[in-house]
Amino acid sequence: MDEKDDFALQDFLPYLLNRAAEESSLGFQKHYKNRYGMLRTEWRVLFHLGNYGQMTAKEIGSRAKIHKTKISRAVAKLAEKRFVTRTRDESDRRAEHLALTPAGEAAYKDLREHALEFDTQICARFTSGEVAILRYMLRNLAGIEP
Amino acid sequence: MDEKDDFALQDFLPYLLNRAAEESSLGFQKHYKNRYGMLRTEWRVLFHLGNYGQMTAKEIGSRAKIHKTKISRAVAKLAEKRFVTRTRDESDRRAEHLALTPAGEAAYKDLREHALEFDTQICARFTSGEVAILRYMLRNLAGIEP
DNA sequence: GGATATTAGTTGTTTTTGTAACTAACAAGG
DNA sequence: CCTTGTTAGTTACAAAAACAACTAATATCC
Repeated sequence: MDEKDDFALQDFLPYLLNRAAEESSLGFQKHYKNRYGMLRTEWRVLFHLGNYGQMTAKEIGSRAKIHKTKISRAVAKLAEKRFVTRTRDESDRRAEHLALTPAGEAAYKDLREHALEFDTQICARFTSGEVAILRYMLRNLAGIEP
Repeated sequence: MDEKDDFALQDFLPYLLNRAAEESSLGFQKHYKNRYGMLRTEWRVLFHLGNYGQMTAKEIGSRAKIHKTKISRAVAKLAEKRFVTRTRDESDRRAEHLALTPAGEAAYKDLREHALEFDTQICARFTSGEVAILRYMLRNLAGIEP
């Protein structure tokens, strides 16, 4: 329709990244959505607590770059589901330490299993060298240290 | 906190992909948002029309994997801004062919320029071989043919 | 040709997100 | 102490997305 320049939409990285992210999310979503009625932010919070152990909402936010209002709501839902407990920090009574309950731990482990399987399935399409490069590049793009 | 298995959240591909996608989107967003008051779906539609030429809403939807209601609303906004025209297909009066107006074309070219620059900037952090692998893998993950 | 099913696109309603303003606790400086 | 500023987290309201139900045109098949 015009002088095509050297621009091709299907090579534009933000576009490609979003398409790939949406596609892969869709695949994994059904695990936490159907089985536990969770939202994306909820499983992220759950995974952070399961993976790194007890921490505060603020900490999760800065690690995962999620806005505090989203975390607040996710934590409320997870607490409602009895997946996390909140305990006030006695030396700074604004903060509260979040931790998984046994039920939360169980859900985490179950989902982690599926995540691992899902990840393995994705990687199977590529060589291990390619996957290593992909992870390295995505971490860089996401602003996560090595 | 527990037997860590061999699972690391920060290596989980759907997570990494989403973080990277969000980060890169944020960077490009300001161009179409601040300068043209567009939403993500709007620039995607604009880009499709600019890049591939006239087509129907249905076609954009299947190419970009965007739901028809999102497209419908994006097209309405773009038409409001006088960036696209809609012309009924005479042989199938349900469908309409969307095309850029000169103003739409101008906006597209302007944004394409910024997109290209933004993309180049991202790629500069990596070797060209790495970038080629990344694009290839993302296309695959996004379900876009080679 | 006429009932039935499909398809292109729109509209309405409910969820989810984004943004801003808020409360409560702490921190500093005077 | 007691103003002023900052921080952790929540709440309220506006914008956007998801999902379902709709209209109108066309296809199908008896």
